[in-house]
Amino acid sequence: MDLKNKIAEAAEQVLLANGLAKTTTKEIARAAGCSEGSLYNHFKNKEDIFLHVLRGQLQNLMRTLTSLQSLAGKETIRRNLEPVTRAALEDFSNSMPLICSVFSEPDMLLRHREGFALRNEGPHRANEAVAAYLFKEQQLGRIREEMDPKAIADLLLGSCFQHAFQVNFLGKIESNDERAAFCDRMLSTLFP
Amino acid sequence: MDLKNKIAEAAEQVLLANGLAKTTTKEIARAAGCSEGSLYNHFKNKEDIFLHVLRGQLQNLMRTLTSLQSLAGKETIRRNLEPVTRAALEDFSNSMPLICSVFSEPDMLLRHREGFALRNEGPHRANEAVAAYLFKEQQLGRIREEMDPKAIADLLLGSCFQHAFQVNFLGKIESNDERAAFCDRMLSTLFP
Amino acid sequence: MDLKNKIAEAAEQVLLANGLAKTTTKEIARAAGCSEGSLYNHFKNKEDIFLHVLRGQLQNLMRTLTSLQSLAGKETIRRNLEPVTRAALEDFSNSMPLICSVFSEPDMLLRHREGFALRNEGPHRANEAVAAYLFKEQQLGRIREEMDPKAIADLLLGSCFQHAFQVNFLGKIESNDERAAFCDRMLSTLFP
Amino acid sequence: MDLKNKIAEAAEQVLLANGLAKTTTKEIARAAGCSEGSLYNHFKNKEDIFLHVLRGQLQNLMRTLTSLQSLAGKETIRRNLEPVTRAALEDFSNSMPLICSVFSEPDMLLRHREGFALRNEGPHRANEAVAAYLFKEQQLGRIREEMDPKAIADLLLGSCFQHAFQVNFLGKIESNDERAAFCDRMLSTLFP
DNA sequence: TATGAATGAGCGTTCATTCAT
DNA sequence: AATGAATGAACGCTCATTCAT
Repeated sequence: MDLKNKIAEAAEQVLLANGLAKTTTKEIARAAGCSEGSLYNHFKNKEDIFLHVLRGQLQNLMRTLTSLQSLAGKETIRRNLEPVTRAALEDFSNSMPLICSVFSEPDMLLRHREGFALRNEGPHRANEAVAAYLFKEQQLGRIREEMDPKAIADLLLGSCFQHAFQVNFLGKIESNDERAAFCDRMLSTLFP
Repeated sequence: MDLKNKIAEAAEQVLLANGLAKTTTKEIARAAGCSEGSLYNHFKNKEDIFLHVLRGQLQNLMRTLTSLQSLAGKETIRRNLEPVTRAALEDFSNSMPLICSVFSEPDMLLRHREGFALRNEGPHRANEAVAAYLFKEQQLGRIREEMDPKAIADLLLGSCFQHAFQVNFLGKIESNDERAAFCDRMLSTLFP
Repeated sequence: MDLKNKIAEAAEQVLLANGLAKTTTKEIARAAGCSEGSLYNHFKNKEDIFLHVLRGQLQNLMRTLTSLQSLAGKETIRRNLEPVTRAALEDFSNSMPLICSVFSEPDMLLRHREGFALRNEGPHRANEAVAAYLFKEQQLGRIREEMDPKAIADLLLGSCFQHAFQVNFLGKIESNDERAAFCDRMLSTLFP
Repeated sequence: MDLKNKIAEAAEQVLLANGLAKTTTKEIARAAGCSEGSLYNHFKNKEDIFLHVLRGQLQNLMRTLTSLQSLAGKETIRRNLEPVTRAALEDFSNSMPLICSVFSEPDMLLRHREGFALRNEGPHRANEAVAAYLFKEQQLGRIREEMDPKAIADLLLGSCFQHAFQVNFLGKIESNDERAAFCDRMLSTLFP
């Protein structure tokens, strides 16, 4: 693996453990096994490293969402949404400190909002992907006309997002079974 | 108003605007119209100020939740939940940078988790309050037996929480009407 | 006891425990049971308090030295010097942190040197008093002509002073018996 | 000379001039001709710098004490002790503000006492070295049996130590001749 | 490209002193 | 005389970034 990736992985690990504010370049360099100077041979600055790491988050969820699109009309809706819900809860849980760190420096957020928009990035993309899938199902007649696909998506992913937040806040460590149970309860309530 | 409150209000304003990491004692003092030294006549340190402000968040929501408990059996459930949903979205939207700042310094979170638990504070309290209300309604026969009150609460508040996050992330400024519309869509989906 | 004395005693206790550098006005006030403001009703400033306390040190030794002067010609010289030596060791031991603190702020020392000289204060006074006594004994023929009274005084008190320093440095707590033994050894060596 | 040594020398100079309490990192950096930040590339903190400087004190005396050990049986005892006494007076005089600074922050002293003990450092080492030499002389029959070598060492070095203290306290600047005269008087009294 | 010593602006915090009550 | 909140200068220290090697 080249040094750039080594730095990125080290930075991700440190950022998740310490939060953005307490993540120092010295610590990243130590974790990556290189000098502080080397960081600047591969990234413009610390912010650049953070953004690089941030973009790599939620990949598991994003991959699951891509495959979701082709499942319209197959199996049951609930069964199709299961892996998505699980992936969302998992990725949200793992990335929460990093995702929230975006708000610890609002000027940085401001600086990159436009870029996010241009590249169509951001956490709302997941909700839109689920809504798109549900819309297809609705057109296939598998969801009642009066239901609002986007609303269902917001409820489902929103509950996962907040749950991930709260679990992180309380410092709980959820087992896979506990996570699966939460997802089940959400899905069962939305799709009785 | 005494200086302690003036400092707290100034700190809240600065924290919401700048995030915890970029909130300096110098800036708080400037906003409060006092010297930096005065901060330490009323608070132990910067962290103490932050925690003081943090505890004051979500008050609108909490108040609404208190009145909710006595509404079981009256009006329609959906109508009862409307102000709660609105308050949640509003408070979450206004407090998001501050709430997320908790994750920017994990050791601070660690340091105060026990205290939060002892005082039964934390964002999960809201979900429990809504669930308690729905449970009462269920016992009154106004909600079907097989529904899970906690799950409904998690879906409703979770969607508001994530929506608040996304709106903050994208830098959108939502009008009251837009907020109301979002709440309506969530409630209509959960209570068709 | 009036407040001025209460403050002085509190300051002495705090100064001996914490050293000048770590002695704060807040701590003195707390120990004296009054407000910080009150300190300034009785002393010009913190330095003034320190000097007041400093002047009160070595009182036991000074008293013993006064009585020493009238003992010339009586008993044995060694017996006469015993209480002086003991008092010196004791006072030096108890006051060492305070005495040394004089050097922690050389400009303060500079500022008050002239005053010390005018009032004929300072640690060298003790040596001179012992030398004066020994000179009387010499004139009474109880000490050989070729001996140097001042040198004997310097050896005797110097050894006590350094011993007090070292005991403080090492953090030892000497019993009265240990102190007496040290004094005996010094006197026995000087007056075989 | 590398920067670490430059900082150490600058710190020594500032510490001797100003005392520990009034020695600021800013001042050390200015004297060393580097930035304050650089101090922390070479030392853990200000205390670390102080301890580094402290350990370098009394080197002249220590060197003299080492050569003293091999002089037992040669020349006269008094002649052998002369350079030691001179070195002691000189080093004590030069280092007094620094040595006394140890007492200006008793918690620091507490923190490092164990370390001093482990490394067998401390001002009492000098006395022991002189006593060891005198003991050898005693075994060679050059000192009477009933004399106490440690007592003689304590008298000799103690008088130098206190003299150095008093000279510093009074702000006198002693010439080499004055110092030599003092040493002579002490030695002549102890070894008539 | 890799380094790591040097930087310097900026941080949170302390504390002797003042002064209105 | 007694207070204690307010002060503001000064402190030790951190850390992202630079640059000569």
